[in-house]
Amino acid sequence: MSESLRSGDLWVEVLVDSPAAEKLYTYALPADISVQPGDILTVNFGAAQVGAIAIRCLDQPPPDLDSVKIRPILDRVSSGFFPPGYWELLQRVADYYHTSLMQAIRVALPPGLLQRSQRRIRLTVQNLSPEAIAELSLAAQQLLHLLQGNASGDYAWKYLQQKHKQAQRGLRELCQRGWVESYLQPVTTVKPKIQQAVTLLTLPDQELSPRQSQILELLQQRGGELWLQDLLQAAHTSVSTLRTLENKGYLAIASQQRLRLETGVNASSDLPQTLTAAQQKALDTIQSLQGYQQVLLHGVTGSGKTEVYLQAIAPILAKGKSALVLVPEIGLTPQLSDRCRARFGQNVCVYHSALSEGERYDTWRQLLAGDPQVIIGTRSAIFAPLPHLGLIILDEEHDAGFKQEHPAPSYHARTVAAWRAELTPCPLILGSATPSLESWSRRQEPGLAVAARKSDPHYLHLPERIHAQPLPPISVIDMRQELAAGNRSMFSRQLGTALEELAAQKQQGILFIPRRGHSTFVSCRSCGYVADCPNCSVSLTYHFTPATSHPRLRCHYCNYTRPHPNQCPDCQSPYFKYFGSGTQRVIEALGLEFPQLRLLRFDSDTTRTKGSHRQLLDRFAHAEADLMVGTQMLTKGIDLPQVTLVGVLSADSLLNFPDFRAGERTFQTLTQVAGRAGRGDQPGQVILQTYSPDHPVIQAVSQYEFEAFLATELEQRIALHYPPAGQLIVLRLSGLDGDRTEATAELLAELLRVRIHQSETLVELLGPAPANILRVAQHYRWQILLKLPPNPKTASFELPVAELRALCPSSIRFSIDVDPLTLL
DNA sequence: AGCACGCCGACT
DNA sequence: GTCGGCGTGCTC
Repeated sequence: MSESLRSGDLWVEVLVDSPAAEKLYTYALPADISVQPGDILTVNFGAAQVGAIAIRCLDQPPPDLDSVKIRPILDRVSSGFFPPGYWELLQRVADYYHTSLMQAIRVALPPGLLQRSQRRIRLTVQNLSPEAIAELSLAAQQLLHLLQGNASGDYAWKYLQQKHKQAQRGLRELCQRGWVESYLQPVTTVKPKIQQAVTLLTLPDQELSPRQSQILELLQQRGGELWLQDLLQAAHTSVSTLRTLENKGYLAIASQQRLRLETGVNASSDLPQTLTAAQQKALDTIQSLQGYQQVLLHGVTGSGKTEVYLQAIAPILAKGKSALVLVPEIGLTPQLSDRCRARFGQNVCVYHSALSEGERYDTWRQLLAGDPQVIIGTRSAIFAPLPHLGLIILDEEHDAGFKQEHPAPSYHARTVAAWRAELTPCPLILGSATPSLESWSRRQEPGLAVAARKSDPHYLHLPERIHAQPLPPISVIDMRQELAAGNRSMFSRQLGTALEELAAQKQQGILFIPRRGHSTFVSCRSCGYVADCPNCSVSLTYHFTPATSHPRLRCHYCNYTRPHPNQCPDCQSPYFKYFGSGTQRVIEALGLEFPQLRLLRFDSDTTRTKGSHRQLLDRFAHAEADLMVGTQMLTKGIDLPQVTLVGVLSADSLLNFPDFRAGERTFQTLTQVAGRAGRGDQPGQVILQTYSPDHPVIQAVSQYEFEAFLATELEQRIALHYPPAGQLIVLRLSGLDGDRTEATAELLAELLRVRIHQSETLVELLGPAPANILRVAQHYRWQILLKLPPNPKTASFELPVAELRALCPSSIRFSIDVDPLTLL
């Protein structure tokens, strides 16, 4: 036996990116690759190539493993970019939310970093006779037709599967005839984008023609370096002209890496504003923080929280550190990223799921560089691998968008942010006009600071708007009285008057509808039949788009659609119509009653495409419309100074939502939307329509009684052991077979009852119960609710996750939601 | 996720 | 008797 030619480890234990494989696998290390823990690798796993993460290096293979099974590592994708504490953060996420480390890694890393090989299908024959095709099954014919529609006859298998339910059957048939073949395309890593760049070397002189001098001068004006394609366009010249200049030694043309970063519009520069006394006090407190501390910045709408954030970030950047700003939905806050860029220049990155794979990859690389920068992102940005993190800000911390639903881990960015700030360590600012009950109840009262726990947030209040603007008065309109007075319109007389004045006085308004689509449901007024989805137990929604000319019904859960029948399918009555008032219906009614108003629709249907939020907001800002009509999206962080009127049509559907947080949500939503009014020079007003004007939530909103409202809400939560007084965990099961899903749920519940009994804790088990909407996309859903009251004993209760999973057959999906935001 | 293996029903 | 359906288990 010859001695090994190199010292060190020859085997690596890795975590493989495969759904079922959660244990470590051992791979051999080829001589030309070196690996350290944390590196991202590519390995063969079964038939496929998949991504893997090196966990541990070994100097000898595990004795219980047959050495012939060991395969070599194929490639090292990237090395050494996890900041200290990063693995501990991911491990905490995995532990707290009861998922595997691999699943935590999957949500943290950008998709594409852990690449997997792709199964593709390729057509291998041409000119098939129609007779031969006719012999095939329908499934095979459809598949063949799809493949023939593409010039190369080559598709990803996943794409074909989603295109045709029967693709599997068709594929087998075509493979047997040898007409198609299926192959594995190896891992293709995202590559840096390379482009030609032109650099100015020498200034023009007498030797050159006027045209050549002109080009060099242009290049000099633009900073001496430009991308080739940009220069060609700007100078209206050709590559050959530039080559001549290159040969004469005036400029250089070379390939350079171009980072695909979302840069946005180049805003004019923005200078720090003078702070109000309350803002200054808040900023002073934030700047006095050392290490890990939390701050709850409670600033009413229009109180200038953003300015406090920006001035808190500035010294962090000056110290050479980075700041992370999390927002609930990136599309809703173009103003924030514009303002950050205007204040801090180019070192502002935007990171969210709507970026393309290339953009994400490049943004990720930019983060790793470690230069001081500001990262604005949605919840997953809390995992951005910043080496020198100095501050984390969660804006609109009450927003439900910070909670991930799917896939597991179902984490809350606020919870993870607290861990990240603790591990880094650095301060964490939670900002909101309507703080969550969770954060508000943990706040340190100034007088109690000594007794408080270190992790509890300092409470900083900005009770007034900047420039001494008043909060807009809120008028509550009783819609029952409107009806009694003979007003059958969906607009009260007071709202009608306000809308008429709006156009007359050239002001702008917002009309908020707490719903989506044309209406809630379609029903027959003769027999009561309700059109609902054949897949999900949920009523269909009426949609009318001029493009399709005929109205359609749509399921908002599984997207099933059908044409709207003219008569009731059950009793043939012609009185088969929609109820309620969705955005479209309101727009129609507005058009009839207030034809002079120019309208803009702002909801999930009109803001679906990339950049459409910004476009709509820009059009509104340029006074292309008088009234913006829309849903939930209108409530979030948009700052439109010219808005004087905010109208809310029926607050009731929010109030009556079946959830223990409905009151808190309604308060937050209504307060936020009211806050859109009167942010400029002109005073605002809010008109709130409801059928239950005496409801405590409506009363609290109309009087801006935040503290009193939350205190009452907290009492109720304590009485019922709902968060923040106690913890909730929901176990969710779903499967195609309803009986089997129910039986499995019973089985899990039984195991849990035994374990709870054995643990002698006060954990309460509710259910199993069918989910409120039992069937979604043909899957039956059941859930088990665990309530852990605030008691030292319940904290010791451990969920027997492995046993629960073992009881679940593979045909039933099982997920655990720790701290669920909704119990639907 | 794929893919192999293995056990039941419908057909030559 | 075989073919082919898909339910269960493994991948260093």
